[in-house]
Amino acid sequence: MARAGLSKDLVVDAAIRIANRDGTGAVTLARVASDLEVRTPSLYNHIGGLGDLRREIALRTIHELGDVLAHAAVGLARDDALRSIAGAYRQFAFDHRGTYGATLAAPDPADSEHLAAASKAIEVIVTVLAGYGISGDEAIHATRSLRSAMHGFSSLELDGGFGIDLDPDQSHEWMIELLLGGISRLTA
Amino acid sequence: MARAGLSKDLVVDAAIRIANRDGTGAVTLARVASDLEVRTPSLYNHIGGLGDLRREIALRTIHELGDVLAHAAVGLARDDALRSIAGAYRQFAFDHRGTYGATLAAPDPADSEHLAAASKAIEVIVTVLAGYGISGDEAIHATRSLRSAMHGFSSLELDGGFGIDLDPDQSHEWMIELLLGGISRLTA
DNA sequence: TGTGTAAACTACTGCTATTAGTTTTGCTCC
DNA sequence: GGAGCAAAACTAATAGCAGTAGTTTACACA
Repeated sequence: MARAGLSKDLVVDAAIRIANRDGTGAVTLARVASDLEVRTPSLYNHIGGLGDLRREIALRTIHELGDVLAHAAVGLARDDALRSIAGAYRQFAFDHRGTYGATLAAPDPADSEHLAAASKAIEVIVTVLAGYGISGDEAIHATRSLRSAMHGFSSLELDGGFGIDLDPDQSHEWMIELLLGGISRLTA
Repeated sequence: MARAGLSKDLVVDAAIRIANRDGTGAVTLARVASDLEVRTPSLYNHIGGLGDLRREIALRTIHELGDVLAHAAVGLARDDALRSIAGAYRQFAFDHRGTYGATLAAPDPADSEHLAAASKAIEVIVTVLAGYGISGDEAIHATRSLRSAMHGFSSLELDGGFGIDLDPDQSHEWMIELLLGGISRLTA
């Protein structure tokens, strides 16, 4: 039997590796177990099941996203900060195509850890908006708007939704400038 | 045996009904067959399998979305047209929560029917942008931007991604005005 | 009325997650 | 160093899924 020396972290590691290499759909307990050279039921010693594994993937990915966005905004303000954040967001989605989607699923309202990680990632944008003098409900509207655009772009890009062969980098820049223009107009 | 009188259309109808009532994940051949009071293998007389059924759902939904968007823009131009289109898009996603996601999956490049339906829906936005004097590559960038924002908003909203309890209607309006402000600035 | 086709069926395979119960491993404590 | 114990692996099984092969039946049409 030669104990495999698994742990929750190692199981989640394997799942994330599979997701980013072969796509979200490839993440099955059978596949994870096979990659770890273990029988499927053995995974249950470390995770609560497929649902639990997915939550764990989401949690890790959201944490990482929050860190990446915070990092991107360091030392920058207003338009520069938002450009950097948007670029980092898109890059993150690209680099984590298999797990990025997990950051979107609504957290269980009772799952405070999940909720906290999610709102920490959002907080970065809210903070930058404060630099424009945008706060309160307006900050929430603006954050939702920016997040929608950033997520929508990455989602469509990763799904191959931009049919025509025109450089998506340029389109992304265009979109960001469009949003920045809108912000500067609304705060004028 | 009492022939059930199925057809491809009836099978797809049932699948769409299930998707919009119980969610995309509830669409299994077993469930569709059960709803139609038939054994699962009988479905193969009318569809090529689960993949084919999904493609068929996507095709129907994209067609419908194209019609809805075109309808929304009738008799309107520029900002008014875009406001109406955005509202219609969001409403469509809301009303078709189970099948909306099917409109996003990249069509098989060899599937000309699918490609045609997708580009017809996009065309509506391109046409409105022409009213601003936006054309060529710029029109593509702008269309991608608007589509990203619209899709992103609906996607996050349907997934319950907007945690805080602040009226999403207002946020949506805010986002649209932000985009319109950006357009007016870029075309000034 | 007879015949052929299309549409239903049964029976089966192989995949998935999950549970129950069993064996083995390796650490801890005497 | 050996005894005991908990954790971690296992085997065996169930139930639900998609899909295939081969069979039967219903129905339209000659």
